[in-house]
Amino acid sequence: MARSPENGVKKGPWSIEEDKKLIEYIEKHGQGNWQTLPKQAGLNRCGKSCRLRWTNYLRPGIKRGGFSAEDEATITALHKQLGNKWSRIAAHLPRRTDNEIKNFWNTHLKKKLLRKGIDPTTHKPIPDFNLLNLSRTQLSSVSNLYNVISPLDTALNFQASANDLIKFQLLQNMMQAINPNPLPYVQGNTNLADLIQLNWIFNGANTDFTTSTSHSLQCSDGEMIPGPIRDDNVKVPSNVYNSEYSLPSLFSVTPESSVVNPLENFMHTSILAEAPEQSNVFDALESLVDDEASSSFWKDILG
DNA sequence: AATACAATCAACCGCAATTAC
DNA sequence: GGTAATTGCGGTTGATTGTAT
Repeated sequence: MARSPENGVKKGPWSIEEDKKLIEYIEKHGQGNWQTLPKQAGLNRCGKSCRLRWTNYLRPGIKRGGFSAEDEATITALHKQLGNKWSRIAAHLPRRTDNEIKNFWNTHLKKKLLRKGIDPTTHKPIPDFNLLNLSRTQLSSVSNLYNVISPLDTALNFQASANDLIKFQLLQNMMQAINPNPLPYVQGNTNLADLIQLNWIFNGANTDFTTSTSHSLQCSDGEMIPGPIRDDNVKVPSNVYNSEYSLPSLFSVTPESSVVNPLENFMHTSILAEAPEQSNVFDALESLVDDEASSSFWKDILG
């Protein structure tokens, strides 16, 4: 059971005197019980604060700062494998604390990966819509599509998530086309394997979409267009997986359904508009696959 | 020089897991 | 086995420092 720290105990940065008291006490008596330690050591601090101060800063042998390139590579590799399991990552780096690794990740490594175009959460390359050389119509549609989908609030996240969304939507629309039953939507950072292994249990629910802030996207002609903007009036279609982070559900295969599918709309208004000679969405998609400018996109989906 | 903004990181908080009784 | 106490973890905050205007 969580409890608030004892009343009247000091908070905030530790003074030299406090550090000295804590070090002297632990050197003499050992760590023992952190709850009783402050009183016995003559410190007006809660046990939790003492433990944190000792384990992260005062404990002998702690290595602070000066992360080498090798350290960075190790942390990045471990993060890719373990995610935000800072204590487990720290266990692989002798004398480093989980708190310092966490701070280093959040302030340095995360940004470094983003600059390299790598999603720090998935450790996968962030697809760039601008590299797809999409037309203004297509980008607007992607932008509008995303507008009703994700609460993520950075441009990079927008690009990564919207791209994932398109992949999933494309795959799900394809699967929907050969599946007589309505399919649920995939949530969050799900990879292709998860999608394929998904247990297709339909879960209908009503909710509102959480929307995003604005970003800019560059069209193939170089012009910048506004990215998704917050629109509290946008509502989710009726059959949507019940989660704040859920993606909109597929359009129903039943003809009586009136649910509007954003991707279908995107394909009809954008892809087909770009290739009016194509008779249907799948012809247009095939055309898109053949397009050299989109090859990496499809390799990413199919690979 | 003054101010605003951004980056950093020590420390806190809430919750979960573990341990003690 | 159940409950309370303790410890550990990860997310977040806010004070401090650095940089830009």
